[in-house]
Amino acid sequence: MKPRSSTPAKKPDHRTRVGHARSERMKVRILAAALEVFAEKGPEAPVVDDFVRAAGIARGTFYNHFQSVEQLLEATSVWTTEAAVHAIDQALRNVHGPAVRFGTGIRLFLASAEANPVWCRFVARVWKLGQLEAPRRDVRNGLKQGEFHVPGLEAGMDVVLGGLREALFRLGSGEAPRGYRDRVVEVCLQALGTAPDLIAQVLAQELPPLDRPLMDSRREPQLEGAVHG
Amino acid sequence: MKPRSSTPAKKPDHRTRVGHARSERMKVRILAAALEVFAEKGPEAPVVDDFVRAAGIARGTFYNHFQSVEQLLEATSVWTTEAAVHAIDQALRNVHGPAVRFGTGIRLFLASAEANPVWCRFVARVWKLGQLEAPRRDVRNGLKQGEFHVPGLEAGMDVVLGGLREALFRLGSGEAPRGYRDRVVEVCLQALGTAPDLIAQVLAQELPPLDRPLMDSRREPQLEGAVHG
Amino acid sequence: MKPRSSTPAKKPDHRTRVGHARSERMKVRILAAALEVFAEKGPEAPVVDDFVRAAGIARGTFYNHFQSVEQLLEATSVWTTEAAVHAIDQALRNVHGPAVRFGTGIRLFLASAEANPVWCRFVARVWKLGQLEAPRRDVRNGLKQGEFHVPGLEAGMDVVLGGLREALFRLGSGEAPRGYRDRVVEVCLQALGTAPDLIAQVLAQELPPLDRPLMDSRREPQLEGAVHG
Amino acid sequence: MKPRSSTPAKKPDHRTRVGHARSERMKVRILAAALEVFAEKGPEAPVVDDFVRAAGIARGTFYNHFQSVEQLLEATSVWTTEAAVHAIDQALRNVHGPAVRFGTGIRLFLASAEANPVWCRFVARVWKLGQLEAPRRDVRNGLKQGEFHVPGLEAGMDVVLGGLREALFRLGSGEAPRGYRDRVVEVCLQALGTAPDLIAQVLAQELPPLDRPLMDSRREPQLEGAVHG
DNA sequence: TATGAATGAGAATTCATTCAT
DNA sequence: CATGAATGAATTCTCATTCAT
Repeated sequence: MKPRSSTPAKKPDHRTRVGHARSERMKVRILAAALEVFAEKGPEAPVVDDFVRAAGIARGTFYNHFQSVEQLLEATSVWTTEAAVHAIDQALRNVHGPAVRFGTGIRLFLASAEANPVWCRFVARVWKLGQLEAPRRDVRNGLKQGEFHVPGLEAGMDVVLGGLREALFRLGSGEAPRGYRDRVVEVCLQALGTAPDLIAQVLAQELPPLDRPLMDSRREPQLEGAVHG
Repeated sequence: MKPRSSTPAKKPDHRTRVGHARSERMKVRILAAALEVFAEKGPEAPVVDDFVRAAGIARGTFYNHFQSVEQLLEATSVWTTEAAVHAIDQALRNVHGPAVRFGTGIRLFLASAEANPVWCRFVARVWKLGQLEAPRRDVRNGLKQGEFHVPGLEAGMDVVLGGLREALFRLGSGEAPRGYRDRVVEVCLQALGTAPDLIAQVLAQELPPLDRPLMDSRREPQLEGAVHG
Repeated sequence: MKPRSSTPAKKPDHRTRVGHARSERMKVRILAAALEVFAEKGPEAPVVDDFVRAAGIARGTFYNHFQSVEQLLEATSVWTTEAAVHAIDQALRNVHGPAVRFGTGIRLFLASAEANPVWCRFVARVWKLGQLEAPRRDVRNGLKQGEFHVPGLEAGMDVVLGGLREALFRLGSGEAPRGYRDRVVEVCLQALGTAPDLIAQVLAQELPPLDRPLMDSRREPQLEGAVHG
Repeated sequence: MKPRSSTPAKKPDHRTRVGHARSERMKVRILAAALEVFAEKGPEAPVVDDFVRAAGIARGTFYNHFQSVEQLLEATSVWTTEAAVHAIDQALRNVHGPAVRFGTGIRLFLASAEANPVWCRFVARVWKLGQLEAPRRDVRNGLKQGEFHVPGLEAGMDVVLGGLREALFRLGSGEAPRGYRDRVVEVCLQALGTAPDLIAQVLAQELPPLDRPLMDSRREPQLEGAVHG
C-alpha cells in the first residue's frame, strides 16, 4: 500500500490516479444519461437498464458507480442543482434589491429551461424547489424591505414555486406560447404583491448572461468538482 | 342505476340485480382502497398487491374489476374528480361574480383537503388540475370582466394551479401553519391581479357548506353512479 | 371475510380449503426435490434454479412457498428430521436399556441410510446431528447406569456423531464394504466403552422394522402433518 | 526454489530472482488471507472479493496468482496439510509403537487446533482427513500388532477421523470444556479397542514439541517451497 | 363472481473474469 | 507484476397476469 522501494513517491501511485480519473469520467457519463432518462420518464419509472442503454455501458458498470436508481436520482439532482445554483448566483453577482434579484433569478431559471428542454423536464419532475435557499432568501428580504407583500412567507413561496414548476412542465412540453416565460415571471411577482413599476423594472432589464448554458447534457459539465466521490 | 332501498321495481331478474349491486359495492371497495394507496405511494409505485391487501380481497378479484393498475388509477381519479367537481359546483350554486366564485371555489377545495388528508395527498399527487374546467371558466370570465389582471390566461392558470398543488402537498404533509389555507387563497388571487378589497370580500365570506365531506375514504361514497362499468 | 349472508358457514370456504390442500402438495413436491438437490450438491452450492428444475415448477412458484434457498434448506432439514426421529422412536418403543437402545437406534439410522442413498447423502451433508435429543439421552442414561464409560459426555457424543456422519458419507458414496454398517455400530459402542458382550447383544438383535422406509423421496412422505405452514 | 537470505548464487539475473521472491511473498500473503476466509466462511461461500479484501490486494492481483477460488482452496489445503504433516512427522520422529504414535499424533494435531482457532476451523471445514496417510498407517500397524481391535480398518478410521473433525468444530467454536482435547483422544483410542493401560500411557506422555506452531496465520509460514507454481 | 396458486417475463443485483494502464 | 474499472453472464427476486376451483 505504501510506496515500496523504487518510486520516489511523488504521487500516490500513477495507476490509481489514472483509474480515478477514468472513473470520474464514467460517472459523469452516467449522470448525463440519467438526466435525459429521468427527464423523459420521471423519477420513478426508469429501470437500471434504461440508464445502461442511455449511457452505453454494461449492467455491472452501473453498480460500480451507483448502488441503486434512487441513489442515482439523488446524485443527478445534486449534480444539476449545484451547477445551476452556482451559475445563477454568479450571474446575479451585480444585481441588487430583493425583487429585482428574485425576479431576475427566476427569469434566468426559466430561460435556462427554455434553452434546454431536457434539463427543463428533469427539473420540473425531480427538483425539490422548496429546498433552494437563494430564492427563499430573496423573498424573505423582499418582505422585510417592503418590496413584497404576502400574508405569510410559506404561502407565498409555495404558490410561486409550485407555479414555477407548472411553468416548467409547460415549457418542457413545447407548448408554451410566445412570451410565456416573462408572463410567468410577472404573475409570480404579482403573487408576491410586488408594485407594478417594480415588476416592469425587472422585466425591462436585459438578462445577464450565464457563464455557459446550464447542462449541455452531452458535454462535460461545469462542475466536475461537485461530483468528487 | 339508482335503485336504493325501496321498490323491487319490475323484477328484471332478481339474481342479476343483486349481482350487479354486489359487484358495484366491490368496485367501490377497491376504489376506496386505491385512494389510500395512491395517496400514500403516489401514482407509479403501487403494485397490484398493494391494492389487494388494502382492500382485503384476492388477487383475482382485482382483475375482475380493473384490468391494470393504470386503469385503476384513471378510475380512481375520475371517481374523485366527479364527486368533488359536482359537490363544489353545487355549493357555488348561489355564488356570483368570477373572482368571488373562483376564490370561494378554491377555498372549498382547500378546505376539503384540510378535512381529509388522504384525499388531499391523492389529489396533490394524481389530479391533473389543468383539466378542470370550472376554475378556468371563472378565471376567463374574471379577465373579461376586469376582476383579474394577468398577462395571459395560461401563465395565470399555471401559476395558480401549480401553487395550489404545492399547497396541497403542504396540507397533506400536516405541516401547514395556522391560517395557511386562506393565505394561499389570498396569494392566488393576488397572483391573478385581483383588487385588494375584492380579495378581502372573498375571504370574509362564510364558506358555503358542501353536501357532505368529499370522500369519507372509508365509507361508501356519494357517487356510485360515477363508476361506469 | 366472515361468512356473508348465504352459506350456512360449514367450512371456512371451499375454495380456500382446496387451495390450501393444493399448496401443501406443492410444498411437499418442492421439499422432495430439494432433498435430492441438497443431497447431490450440498447445502450451499444449489441455486434456486436447481430446485425449480428438479421439481418441475416455475421460478415464481418457488418463492410462493419458500423465501430463499436457506429457508428451504431449513424446512427440508426439519421435514426429514421429524419423520426420521418419529419413525425410529416408534421402532424403539419396546427396546430397553441405554446401550441396546442407542445401539439399535444407530443401527436403524444407518440401515435407513443404506436403504436410501439420497436420504443418506442429505443427512450426511445437512443434518446437525448434535441437536438430536434421543441419542444424547440414551448416552447420558448409559453413563449413569454404567453401561457406557467415557471421560466426558461431550467428547463421547462428538466422536460418535462425527463418526456416524463420516460413515454416512461412505454409505452415500456407495463404497461401503459388506458388513460396514454394523462394524461402524460396533466401533461406536466400543468408543463409548461398552462391554463386549453388551455390544454382541446389540448386534445380535433382529432389527425392529420401521413403519415405512424413511423418505421414499418421490412418494408423499409420512409426515404431511409436520409441514402444516 | 529455496534461496534464503544468504549467497547471491551465480547471478541468474537479478531482476528475475527479485521478481520471483516478491511474487512468492504475494502468493503467501494471499494464502494466509485465504486461510482466514475459508476458516470463517467455509469452502464454498467465499467470493473472490473476500480474498481481495482480506489480503489487501487488487482484483487483478488475485488472478495473477490463482485462477479461481477453487484452485485457491486446493492450494491453501495443500499448503496447510504439507506443513502440518511434516511438522507432526518430525515431532513423532522418536515415538514408537502404533498406538502411542497414533495417539500422540492426534494429541499434537488437536493441540495445534487448540492453539490456533483459525487453523482449526479451516482444517475442520476443508481438510479431507481420510487422505492422510500417516494415521492410517499407524492404525494399520496397530491392528497387525494387536494394539488395536476393530472389526474393519475402514469402519475404525471413519469413526475416528469423523470424530476428530467434529472435535475440531467444537474446538474452533471456543466451546470446548477443559480437558476436552485429551478426552477426545481417549475416546478415539477406546474406539479402536486400545487397552486401557496403553491409553493411559499415551495420555501420560509429555507432548513432544512442534518445530514451530502450525501456521501463525499472519506470519510468513514455514513452507514457501510447498507452493508449487 | 371470488379465490389464491401457478406462471414466467423482467427487473435488480452479484460476481468471476478481462484488460488497459 | 500490480491495479482497479469495465464487462456481462448468472442469479435472485418481484410482480402482472392467468386459470382451475
